Amino acid sequence: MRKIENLDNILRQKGLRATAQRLMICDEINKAGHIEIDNLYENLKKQIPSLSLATIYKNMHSLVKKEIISEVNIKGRKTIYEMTTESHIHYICTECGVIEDIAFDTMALVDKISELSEKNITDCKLTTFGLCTNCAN
Amino acid sequence: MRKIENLDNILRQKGLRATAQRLMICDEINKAGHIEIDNLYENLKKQIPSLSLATIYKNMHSLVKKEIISEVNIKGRKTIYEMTTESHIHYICTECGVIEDIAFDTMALVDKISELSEKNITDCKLTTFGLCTNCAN
DNA sequence: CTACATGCAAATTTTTTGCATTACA
DNA sequence: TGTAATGCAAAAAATTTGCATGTAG
Repeated sequence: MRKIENLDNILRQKGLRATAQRLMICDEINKAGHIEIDNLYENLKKQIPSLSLATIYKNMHSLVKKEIISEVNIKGRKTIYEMTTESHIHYICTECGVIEDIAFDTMALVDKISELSEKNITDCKLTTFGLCTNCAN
Repeated sequence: MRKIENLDNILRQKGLRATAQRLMICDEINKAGHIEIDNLYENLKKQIPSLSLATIYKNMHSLVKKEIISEVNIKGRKTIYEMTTESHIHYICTECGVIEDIAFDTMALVDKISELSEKNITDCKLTTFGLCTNCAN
């Protein structure tokens, strides 16, 4: 939820134009933390009534390709988007479905599994599941 | 790719009927290791020309619910299905996209992350990425 | 027999595409 | 001004649903 510093410049440096729609999309993803396409569209439509769903889809592609945002895929759920940030893993509540980030450097894990499996492993995605504090009550 | 022992019985024990279609679907997923809906349909259509895509979808739901098969979700790819087996993680080649299993017990990892994050974590999904042996050449 | 499963067709939902128009750089 | 981005509408993909018929148990 923190402010995105110089998003205009980041976009331009990566070769994308800083359009109002694109800025708002990034801002909304940043505010939401984790969001799916239809919620994103719904939320932004209020602020930019002319906004097209096609524009959102096109932006998701370009922003993912430039690694400004990232896709999160969870079993049985629609694709979720988040701002690309430093190494973290996801925590999903098995009851309410809320998604939280856990700061975790996966590189040691990558090395360990690379060694024991004798495969070339350079990256990994880790998603954890459990009952969140709210739902535990 | 190993033979499924007593699939008929397993299905019935879980309250599903052992129809020809359902048995073939399981057999095909088992043979393939990892497969997506449309390949599954294509392959089985040769053997059961009357087979309907709707039947596949309906079976995927019932078989997943009974935990006989599992969904695998990978960024930017269609949902993949596999037989439910003991703890393992996935390895995806970043070049050719092939999916391999790595035997790995995630429970120690679950405990470790649960402790350091102070969250209740009971399960996790781990997917690893790298350049497979074939593509490295 | 009877409840569950299948197959078909139609309906939804999700995502992509082409093209004219707009607007950033 | 040139090129990328937007918005719209239409198309394509992916998934779900209702219902008549078939079949496992």
